[in-house]
Amino acid sequence: MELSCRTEYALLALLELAGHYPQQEPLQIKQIAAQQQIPERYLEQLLATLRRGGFVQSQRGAKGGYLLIQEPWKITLFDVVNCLEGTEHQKKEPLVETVESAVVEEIWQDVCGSVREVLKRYTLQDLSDKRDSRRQMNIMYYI
Amino acid sequence: MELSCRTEYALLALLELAGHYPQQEPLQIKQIAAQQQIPERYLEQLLATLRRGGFVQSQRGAKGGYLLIQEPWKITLFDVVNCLEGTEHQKKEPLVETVESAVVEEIWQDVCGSVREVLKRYTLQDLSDKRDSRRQMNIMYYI
DNA sequence: AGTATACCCCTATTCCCCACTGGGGTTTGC
DNA sequence: GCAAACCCCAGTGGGGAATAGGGGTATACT
Repeated sequence: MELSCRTEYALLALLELAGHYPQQEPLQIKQIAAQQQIPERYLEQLLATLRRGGFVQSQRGAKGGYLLIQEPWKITLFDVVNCLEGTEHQKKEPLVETVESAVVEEIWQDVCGSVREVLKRYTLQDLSDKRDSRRQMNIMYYI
Repeated sequence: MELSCRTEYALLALLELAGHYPQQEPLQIKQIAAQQQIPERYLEQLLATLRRGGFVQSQRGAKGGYLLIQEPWKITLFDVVNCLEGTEHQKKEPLVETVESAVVEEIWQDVCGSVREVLKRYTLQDLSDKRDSRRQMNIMYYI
């Protein structure tokens, strides 16, 4: 498990979509990328992953784009991380396989469980709220 | 923060040393490496890090080797991880620096704090005990 | 004193994965 | 029909982790 750049990007994209929820018109990759400053072609792949994960729906062709199809307050951070960091492109066999390492493995599970707990506590909605308040704070700084 | 191969190796080496605690004679890299199946030259570097971290003491020259200089029940997993994954060879600036990403940053701190909590709960002694009981279980399986 | 042993330090080399790019296809609205 | 926009798959490159190597230094033992 890791919180890498892909997850960061995906969260930003989801936040952008959540800002328009519920949507009538789909949002395009190009717009999301520009708004959140994410490389376009890279974001394309991440959105494909999010689509397969059931978070967004795509609409092809002209005037197409992406729609958020889950309620922002029901999407936890854990869901997103799990979708992006799990399977599909993950081949790394992290640790050596010895009898002794099984001990560390057990504790590693404990750690992972704890992380999952924390991540499950935050929803996309929470993030969206925090972003807004943070922005106000930034404005206050500048005044 | 990550639990990578270096940490795994270091923990195995410390466990090996803890198995002989308190030591009269130092343990040599070659022996630890053979016992725990760790590349010798790599382990050498990790032990140097552990030495600088104050976990072990080295004795140079013939009949030299390493001595554990902290009590196994006082060394927490957090201490070890912190020693190996922190500073000294860590240049990665993980995430992009935008206003929005600060939000994720905050939650990331929350996650890290939680992980630290868990890691602080385990000492080298705990690991050593677990390993022993695990071995007994393995024997039971084979009978 | 000399020699073998074993740590010490610094520097390649190898390998792999993440972040990112590119090309060519297919679907859809106008 | 044509342009907009998603889709899929295959590549590139930069960096870091794991590892190997060379040459140095300290120490025990004879």
